[in-house]
Amino acid sequence: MEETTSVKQPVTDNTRERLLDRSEILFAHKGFAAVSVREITGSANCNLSAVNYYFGNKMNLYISVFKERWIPRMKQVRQYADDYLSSRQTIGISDIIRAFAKAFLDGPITDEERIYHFHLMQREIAHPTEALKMVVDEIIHPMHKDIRGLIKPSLPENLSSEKLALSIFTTISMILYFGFAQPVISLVMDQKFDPAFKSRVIDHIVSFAMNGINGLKKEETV
Amino acid sequence: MEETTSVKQPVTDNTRERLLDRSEILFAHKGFAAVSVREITGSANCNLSAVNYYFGNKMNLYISVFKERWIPRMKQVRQYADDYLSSRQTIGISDIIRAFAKAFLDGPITDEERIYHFHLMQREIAHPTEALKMVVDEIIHPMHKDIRGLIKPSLPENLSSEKLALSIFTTISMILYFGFAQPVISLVMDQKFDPAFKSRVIDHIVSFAMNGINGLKKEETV
DNA sequence: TTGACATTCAAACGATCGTTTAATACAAAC
DNA sequence: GTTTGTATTAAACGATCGTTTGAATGTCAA
Repeated sequence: MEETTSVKQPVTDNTRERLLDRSEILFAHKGFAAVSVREITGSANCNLSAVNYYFGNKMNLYISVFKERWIPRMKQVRQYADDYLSSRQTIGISDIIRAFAKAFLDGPITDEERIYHFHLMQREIAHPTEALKMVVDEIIHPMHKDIRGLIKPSLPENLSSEKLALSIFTTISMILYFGFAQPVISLVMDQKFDPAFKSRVIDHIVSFAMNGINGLKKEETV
Repeated sequence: MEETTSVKQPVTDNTRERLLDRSEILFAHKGFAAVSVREITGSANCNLSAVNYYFGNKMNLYISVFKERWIPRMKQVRQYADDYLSSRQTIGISDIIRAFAKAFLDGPITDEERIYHFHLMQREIAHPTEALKMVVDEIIHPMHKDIRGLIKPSLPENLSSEKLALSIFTTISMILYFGFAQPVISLVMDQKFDPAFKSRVIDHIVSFAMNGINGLKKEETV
């Protein structure tokens, strides 16, 4: 049987992919410096030299994790929110909030993924590398602007852009907090993050933020 | 002149205090593993062996930072909120929210302190050591219970305790977010965190959370 | 079979890590 | 002055770090 070029195995950079997968988890969990190249390559079941062979050095692997894992995942999450919204006939503010809350907390990524995804970002905020600016420019800033564009039509025209921006940040803050502070929440509330609880959390966020934004509307129009 | 024992210099563990001060900042900024003992002792202007002399080892210095810096600072913040509230004749929900928002964001600690204080906590959440449980048991859990006790009288009796707990967490999440995500917020809003802006942020948090909790009240009593 | 290329591997490099040691400096007590 | 105990210092320890090297292995085209 003649093999076709199309069926041919992707010459697979399989080791490269495994390195990205495993190192993302380790970097998120322990931080860049706390993870050794030996730990990464051990976890990825490959030779010590593989990091330098595929990525040049450890730092470039770290940057590549953001380029090839973190950013694509955010685009996936974002796509989920967009799909949710475009499936609706009318789009109110609560739909927008729910779209993003669901996308982040109950969307296309697993619970485990979400947690280390957030942890990576927090570590960048505490100790920025070139990854932070890349991520803010490519993902966070555009997303923020898009949300602003979505919400604005539902709000009074004279609402100051600062109040709108602050409202978006506070809403996002609630979503993010439940995404990363689960250990603390579980300890204090004595409550596991099972699907039922997560669903109640999303409902809570939506109604809480809705009331916040609607209140804003009233204040302004008075 | 005879020296009195009471005037006698505190035999000052000055080096010990400097080690705590400097290492807290470094640990918060870079993480435990990313900071070397040499960097700490260099920053504290003392000999390399001082860490082991005063704290036994590096990890115990880290734990001591939480015991002797982080937890006392939280008690200081908490005291600020309590003082604010006890200076009022009547205490409404908005007073409670403002008390804690001010205590955290505009209270007795400096902006720099607040940032590394939060970063230390985030690192603990991402990669818990024995410090996390200590901090949750001694500070966070009690504070949460106290806030609950303060707010409860102003809410309908039939409000589920879960909804109350979630409301507290969401309110806290807003406060914390503005405490640690300043780099991102500044980048996106193109706005420095000067005192005027901080004051508007606090007002925003108070009204946003107030509307959220009041909405909760209405939902429940229907 | 041969040659070219991509990948994996074991071994070693110098640098830096946390920690230990033993000597020294210094002040107060006797 | 001597003793005592605390604090600081320089030097060294073995372990581990990121990275480099050069050989071994596998793959496919010629």
